[in-house]
Amino acid sequence: MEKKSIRIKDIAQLAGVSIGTVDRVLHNRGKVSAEALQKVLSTLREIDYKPNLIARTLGTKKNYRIVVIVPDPALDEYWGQSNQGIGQAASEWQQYDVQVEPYFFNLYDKESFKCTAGEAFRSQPDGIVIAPIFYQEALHFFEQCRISNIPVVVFNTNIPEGKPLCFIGQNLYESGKVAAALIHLGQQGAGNFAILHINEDRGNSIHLLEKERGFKEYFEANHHQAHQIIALNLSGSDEVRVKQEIKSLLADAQLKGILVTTSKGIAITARLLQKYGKNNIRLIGYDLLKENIGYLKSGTIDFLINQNSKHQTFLGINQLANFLFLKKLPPASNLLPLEIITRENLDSYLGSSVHYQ
Amino acid sequence: MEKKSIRIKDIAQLAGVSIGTVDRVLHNRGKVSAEALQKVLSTLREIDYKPNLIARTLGTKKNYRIVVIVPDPALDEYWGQSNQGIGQAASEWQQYDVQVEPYFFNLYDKESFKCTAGEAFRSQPDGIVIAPIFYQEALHFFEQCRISNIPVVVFNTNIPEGKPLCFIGQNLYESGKVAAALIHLGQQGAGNFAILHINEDRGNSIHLLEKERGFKEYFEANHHQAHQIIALNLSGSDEVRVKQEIKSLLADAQLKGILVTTSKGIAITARLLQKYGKNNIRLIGYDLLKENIGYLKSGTIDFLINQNSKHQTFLGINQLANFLFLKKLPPASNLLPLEIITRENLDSYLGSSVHYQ
DNA sequence: GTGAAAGCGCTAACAA
DNA sequence: TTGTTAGCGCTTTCAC
Repeated sequence: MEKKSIRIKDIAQLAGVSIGTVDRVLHNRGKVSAEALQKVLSTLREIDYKPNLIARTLGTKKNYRIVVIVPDPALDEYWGQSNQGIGQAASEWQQYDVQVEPYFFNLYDKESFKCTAGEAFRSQPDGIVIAPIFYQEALHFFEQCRISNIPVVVFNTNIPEGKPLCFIGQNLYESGKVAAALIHLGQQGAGNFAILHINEDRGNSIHLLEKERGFKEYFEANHHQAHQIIALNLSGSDEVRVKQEIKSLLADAQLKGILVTTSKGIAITARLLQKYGKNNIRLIGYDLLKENIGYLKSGTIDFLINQNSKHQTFLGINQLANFLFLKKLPPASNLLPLEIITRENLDSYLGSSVHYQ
Repeated sequence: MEKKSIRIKDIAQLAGVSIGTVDRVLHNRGKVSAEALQKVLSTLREIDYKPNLIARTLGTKKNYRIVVIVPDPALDEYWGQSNQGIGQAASEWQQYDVQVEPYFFNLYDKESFKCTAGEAFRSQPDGIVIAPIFYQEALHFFEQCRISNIPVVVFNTNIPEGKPLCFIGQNLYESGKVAAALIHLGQQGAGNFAILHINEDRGNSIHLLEKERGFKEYFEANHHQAHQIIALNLSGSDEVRVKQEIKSLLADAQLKGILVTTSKGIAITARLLQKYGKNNIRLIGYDLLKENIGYLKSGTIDFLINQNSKHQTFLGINQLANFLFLKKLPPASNLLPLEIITRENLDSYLGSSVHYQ
């Protein structure tokens, strides 16, 4: 009835060697004669051995420390959500003696990133999860980790050159395309569509330009109508200037929709849209920030694309912990779904903790 | 640095009893004197003991058998996807000696359901995961399980009266509302909107009527335009009749959008829409069936709402296995997000296996 | 290079 | 009613 699974002991018996020898070839720890190696290898080939992870874990005394390098959650709501993911992962893994320790840097400060990352590195963790906001600095950091042989999981922003163990995030180019499609849906005739980068900092812009590329690409591919695309980069501008720019943008009678690429920037846009009574302009943005949810509910924002930083973070830590703890190799890339949120399905996303399992 | 967690051994030492005694009070197996009980209980109160689940598992010889009662995957693509979830869960849990055994019934046959469920029940499983398609028959079945004290996890269709351990599925009412909102987006002026139930069987209709309620509710709440809602129940009709009905529906020049509530039914609608060149009628349906994906890509279908039966099934088995294996009580209800799929974000959903973790 | 043996924290059978 | 003990499958140490 029940097929008992094969143990190391069984393999040893079949191969006519001891348990220790089998273990040594299983982990190529060396110190095995060619003869013994052959015997074990050939029996291994005949059967389908799956190690009992539970037993393995219990047998290993080693405990792991994972370090998570992320922007300070106090400074930014998006990263606040990410921090919830850290907490969740931490409490889930602590019972297995895997401790998760966050290191926070200032989202707008390269130096802070460098400094925090350095500190985290010097603490000699068994693995690192990082949101590599600053490209150049991150590259250097990855190199360090490579040399020290510390596995790194990257999320939020991909840096393939860093050769991380695994990347977790969204396809930003497609995200721009989705936004364009939603903004364009049911809009007849010609019209203008704007894409706005509203950012307190200039650093992140590579990240945002991917969305822009997708956005433009959509309209180029659907050029059956004469559309004009307005791209406005307000990164690094102060609030007064941002307001001015948006105001003059809204003066355009042909404007039919706006995409704001930064999760934070859309609230100010929504506010101005309300102020000037422009409720025929479709507005799309990112992420379930409190203010954004408010404007989505009231109807000023039409769609939000959820980047789900909590899930991304949680998943990143999970992948790394599974790798360290259970030797489970994660996929090189985890592209998360582009979740479209409307007033109507909002609750289903807010409520389902399940989603983040 | 590292805080070692408390073991049963430690408790025994602190309480001045043996580990056997501690184990007995921990599992209230009785056979403990009042005095010893007090000693253990009081030390237990002082410290925060968390059992090592890994060790517990290894120490327990018990192996579990979970039975999954679902419609035959060969007869229906939606349930084919569900079956993938079963396979995934099965292969994930087999290493822990939790075996997952599917029992298939005919989706359109009450008797088959009854018979299969009975058979599954008589096999004396440790737990049951079930898609209770037929209400009355399911009620009786739940009663049986309650008496025999077998935990039941329900998915796809909720039957709260059955008092299952846990339900997994979507809020169908909200799903109807989401569909209505998407179908209505950017549509100016008055117009007619149809909701179609195309089903080979009449049995399922309660399920579908929830979607209808949400659909109508949306338009009632947004009555600033004179909309007419056409609800057509084609459950149990043959294909010829279905085609006729749809054809005459399409003759309506005011028709601006159609929602088909069954995942299978939308393909026939899409085909007719193409045939009659009605590409201004917005079409929305459910689930990532092969044909549906084709029509989504070609633009005949505008949106699909993903019910993700694979994920639902996988999650259901997981919840039950965790409950049996790790004594982890699942939430009473897991309402899954209402995933909106367009041509643009389709790949992100098809690709991400991660989503199903 | 090899095998025997102790130990991970818990369960469960068994003596006392 | 108690305490002791032999596993669970694997890792790791330590003689040989």
